[in-house]
Amino acid sequence: MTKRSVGTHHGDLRRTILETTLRLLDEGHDSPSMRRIAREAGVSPGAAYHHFENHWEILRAVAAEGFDALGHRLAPHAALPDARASLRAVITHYVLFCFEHSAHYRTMFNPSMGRDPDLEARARARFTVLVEVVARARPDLGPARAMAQARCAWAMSHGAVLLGLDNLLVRIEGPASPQDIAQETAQAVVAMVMSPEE
Amino acid sequence: MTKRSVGTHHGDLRRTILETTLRLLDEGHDSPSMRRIAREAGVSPGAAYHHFENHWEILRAVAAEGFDALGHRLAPHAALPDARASLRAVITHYVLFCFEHSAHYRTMFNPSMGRDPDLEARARARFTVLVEVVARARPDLGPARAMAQARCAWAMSHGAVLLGLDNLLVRIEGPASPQDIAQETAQAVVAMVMSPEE
DNA sequence: TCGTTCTTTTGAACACCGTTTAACTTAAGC
DNA sequence: GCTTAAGTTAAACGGTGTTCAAAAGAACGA
Repeated sequence: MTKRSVGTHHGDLRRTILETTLRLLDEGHDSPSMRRIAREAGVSPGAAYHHFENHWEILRAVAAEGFDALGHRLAPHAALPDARASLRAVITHYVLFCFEHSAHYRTMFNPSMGRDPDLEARARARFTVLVEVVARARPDLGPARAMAQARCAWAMSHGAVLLGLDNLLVRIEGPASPQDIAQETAQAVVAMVMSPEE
Repeated sequence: MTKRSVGTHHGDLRRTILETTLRLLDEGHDSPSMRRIAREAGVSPGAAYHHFENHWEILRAVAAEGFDALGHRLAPHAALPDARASLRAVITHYVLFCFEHSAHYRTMFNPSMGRDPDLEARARARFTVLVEVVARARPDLGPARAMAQARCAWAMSHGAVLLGLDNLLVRIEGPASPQDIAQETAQAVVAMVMSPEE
C-alpha cells in the first residue's frame, strides 16, 4: 500500500483527533478530556502527545476552527448594502451561531487555554468585521469611537450569549428562546450604536 | 472547655471551609479542588463531606456570598437621587467589583454548578436593583421594556467583564484598565438606555 | 531480502482529582 | 461511666493530565 500512514493508526491522527474533539463538542460535552478524546479516536492516550503538546493545544486548535466557522457565518451579513441592517444581521447571527454551537463557543472563550497568537489573530479578524460594520453605520464617528462602540457591541453579544447559555435569563425572568435573545440583543446594539454622542 | 466544638477540628468546620475557599479564590485559584480546600483547612478530604453534599455545594455557598457582597457594593449607588447618575454608577461599580474579585465572580457564574434556588434568588435580587434603576431613568417605559433594557445592560456589563478578565480586549486592541472598561461600559449602557424607542 | 533508521503508538507509571466507606475519635446527655 | 450521636480519618475506586521506556511500523539503502 502506498498510504503515508504510520504506526497502527491509519490516516492522519492529528486530523482524526481534531474531528473527534469537534464531534464531542457538538454532542454537548464541553471540554472533553484528553483520555476521552483518545479513547473516542480509538487510540491510546499517549499517542495524542505526538501531535499535540498537551490537552489545551487540542482545544486551542479546535477553537481556532470555531472562529473560522463564525467568520463564514457572518461574512454575508457583514456585506449587506444597508449598514444599519448589516449591523443588526451580524449581531443576530453572531448570537444564533453561538447558541447553535454552544460547547464549541465555550471552548473558543475558555479562559483556561493559554495564549495562542494564531487564535488571537482569528478572534481579532472577527472583531474587525464588527468594527467595519459599525463604522459603516456611523460614518461620522472617528476610528477610536467606532472601535469603542464595536467593543461594547461585542461585550453585549458575548454577555447575552453566556447569560442565555447558562439559563440565567430564563431562571430570572422566564422562558427566552435563542431567537428572542438574538433579536433583542441586535436591537439594543443598533440603538446604542445609533444613539448620538453626548 | 465549654466549646461546642467536636471531632479534632476546633470550631465551625463549615465556616472554616467557606472562608478557606474564599481565601483561595481571592488568591487567584479559580475553582479550587475539594482536596485542596480540605488540605488548606487542615482537615482530611472526607471531613468536608459531613458539611457539604459535594464539591459544587461549597462553591455554590461561596458564590451566594459573592452575590451578597455585590449587593452591598451596589446599594449606595442604586440610591443616588439622579437616576441617570445612579445608572452610570451602578454599572461602573458592577464592573469594578468583578475585576476586584475576579475568581469569585467566575465562581458566581460558573455553569458547572447545578441549579440552586437560593443562589438564583440572590442573582435575581441583584438584577431587580438594575431593573429599578433603569425604570427610574426611563419612567416613560413600561415594565416589560424596562426589564428588556436592564437585561441588555446586564449582558453588556457581564460580557465586558469576561472579555476584560480573559484579556481579550487587551490582546486585540492594546492595554485597557478595569477603570477604562468600567467607564466605557457605563457610558454605553446610559446611551443605550436613554436612546429613544424606534 | 535484510538491516537500519526514524516516526508513531503503546502500556505502565505518577500524582492529582471527586467521592464513598468502614473504622476511629471525640463530645454530650443521662 | 456508659451510651449515643456527631465529627473525622485513612484507605480505596475510578477518573484525570502527563511522561517515558519499550514495542511496532514504515521507509530506504544495500
